[in-house]
Amino acid sequence: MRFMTSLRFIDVVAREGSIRKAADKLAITSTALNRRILQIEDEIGQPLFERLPGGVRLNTAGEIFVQHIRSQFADLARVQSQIADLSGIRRGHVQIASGADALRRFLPAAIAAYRSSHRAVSFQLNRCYGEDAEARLLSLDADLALIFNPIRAAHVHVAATLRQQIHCVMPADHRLADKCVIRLRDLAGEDLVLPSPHSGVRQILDSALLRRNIDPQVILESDSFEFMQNFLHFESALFFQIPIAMDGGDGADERLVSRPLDPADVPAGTLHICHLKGRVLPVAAAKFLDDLITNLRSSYSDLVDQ
Amino acid sequence: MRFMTSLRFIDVVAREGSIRKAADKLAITSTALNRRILQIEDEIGQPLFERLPGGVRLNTAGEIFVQHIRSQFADLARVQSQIADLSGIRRGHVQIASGADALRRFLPAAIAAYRSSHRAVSFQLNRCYGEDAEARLLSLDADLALIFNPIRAAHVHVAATLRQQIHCVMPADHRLADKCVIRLRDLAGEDLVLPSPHSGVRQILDSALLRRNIDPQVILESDSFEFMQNFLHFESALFFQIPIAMDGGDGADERLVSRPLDPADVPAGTLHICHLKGRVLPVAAAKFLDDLITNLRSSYSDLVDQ
DNA sequence: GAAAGTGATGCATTTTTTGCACCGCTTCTT
DNA sequence: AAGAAGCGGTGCAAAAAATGCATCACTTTC
Repeated sequence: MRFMTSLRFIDVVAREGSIRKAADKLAITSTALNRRILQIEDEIGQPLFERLPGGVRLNTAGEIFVQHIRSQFADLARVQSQIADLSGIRRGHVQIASGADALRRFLPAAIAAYRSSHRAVSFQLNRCYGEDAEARLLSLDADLALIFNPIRAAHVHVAATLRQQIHCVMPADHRLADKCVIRLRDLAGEDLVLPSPHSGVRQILDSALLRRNIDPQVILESDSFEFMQNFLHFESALFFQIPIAMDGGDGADERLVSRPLDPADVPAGTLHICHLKGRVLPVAAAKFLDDLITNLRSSYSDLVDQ
Repeated sequence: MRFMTSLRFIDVVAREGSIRKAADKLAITSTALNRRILQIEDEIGQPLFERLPGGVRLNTAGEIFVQHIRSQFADLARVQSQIADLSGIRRGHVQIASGADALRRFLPAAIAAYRSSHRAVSFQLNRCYGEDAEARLLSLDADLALIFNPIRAAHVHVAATLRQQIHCVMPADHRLADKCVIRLRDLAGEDLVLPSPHSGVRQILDSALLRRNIDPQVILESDSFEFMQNFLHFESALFFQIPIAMDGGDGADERLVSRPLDPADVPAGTLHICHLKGRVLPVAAAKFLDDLITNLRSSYSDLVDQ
């Protein structure tokens, strides 16, 4: 899209924080890029960047303008997919920002299912925590976000929510494996493997442990489910995850078992499926979201649309 | 805005229906314009125009794309006014589509009042009927629309409504001038001057007359209040208008008097103040709308926000 | 105080855009 | 039926714009 080049350039400069670095990335000279920016600033009538000794930074006007640019790009993508849709090809690209939970089992299956009937739709998945997800939605680097628990954002529209009780995963021969429900006091003295402090699961656990005044023996902290799961093959410990992250299928790890924490001790958290408020999603993303919600509603009765 | 030229060109071609005519209007050669269009169609990957023997016409893809272009332009204008706003200058441009009613007294006063504190804001007023107003909002040629009664549009958001009883205007020496309220049957036998069939006032009157089976003696039909008012200086007759169109000030025409129609005979209509649904209005337009509603609320208790 | 980084600028070069002349086509007029 | 007038599309040379190189002025870092 030639008519978007100048705008794209500005976006890159804003992201890189330096004209020269952006020029490298765009494979042009810094002078050419510099002049394009000066020209646009001239047309706008006001500078968009502050010139700092170490590079450039958006000023307030620039912030507004770059946000406009990004929304234009996203809208153009939507228009293109809509136009492509006319010619019968269900083409498109869906960008998803998700926590590690949903990224593990749920999204691979959901995306594969969707792609089975929409072969020309491609996906991009970025794993991130709540704050990043919101930023990605806002900068239009993501169409959809799936985030467990922490959701506080004026700019985000929650399309659906799914209540999820935190489960405790342990080796099948663990002394707690006999219990159907794990009480919080059972965890006292146990070796715990906790997820990253940014994660929703961790935040819920922390506040519950604090409230009950239980001092956990945290032997490990990780943001990788795969690591935690494999670690338990070597050392007996407990880690935590929500149902959506669990493997219910054939290849399930039979050496590990999963038991829910008692809801009386630890409240259920909520998985939020959301997108940027007020944004018209590209057809592919809108359709995928639609399918996602439909499937979830048939699988989980406690799914809440919003 | 150099980076918008190609898009602006496409918009003009779409409006003109001919590349050559558009080229004339844009003061460039038809060949240059033609090639720009071919280039964009190439980048989109699909033609946007049908080539007809007498010119060009948007195809479906083109319709989608042009709508995108227009929303980009409107959004750019909003961004610009927002940026200008940062530097303290309350600058901007507000485009209003209005029926003749509100255009007569109400809007001139409202706009003058607004401009007294915002000198750098300019206005554009286009008089039109309900259908056109909606089209103007949709094509982003208007930010706001003030329309009496007929409002049926999925794409329109109604920001405020104002109930208005239709009044009957007549020479001060007319035989009906003594009555405080005019009944519909009083109109039988009278010479009536009616507004254009497109207008809301006319539609309400027509259905009321039809219901009561009164056959009006329509001696004149006009879409100009000024004409109708002046006509009454020469020939005794009746015409109709709503309060918002009336002159309550100093220069009021004392040779004419205005009496409400009985609400039992003719229901009150509604003036709708609206804008395109889902659109972020430019600051100037948003502020003006805000002031408008605030002022109306203090003047009319029966104003209904929505 | 030298070195390495930044954005800005003058000038020659390359790329893109434009205008002219013209083609093939359809419609309307004579 | 023949010609005129309108339309969009194309080859080619001229004009205009964008680019790259060398360089400046400046700040931070070592």
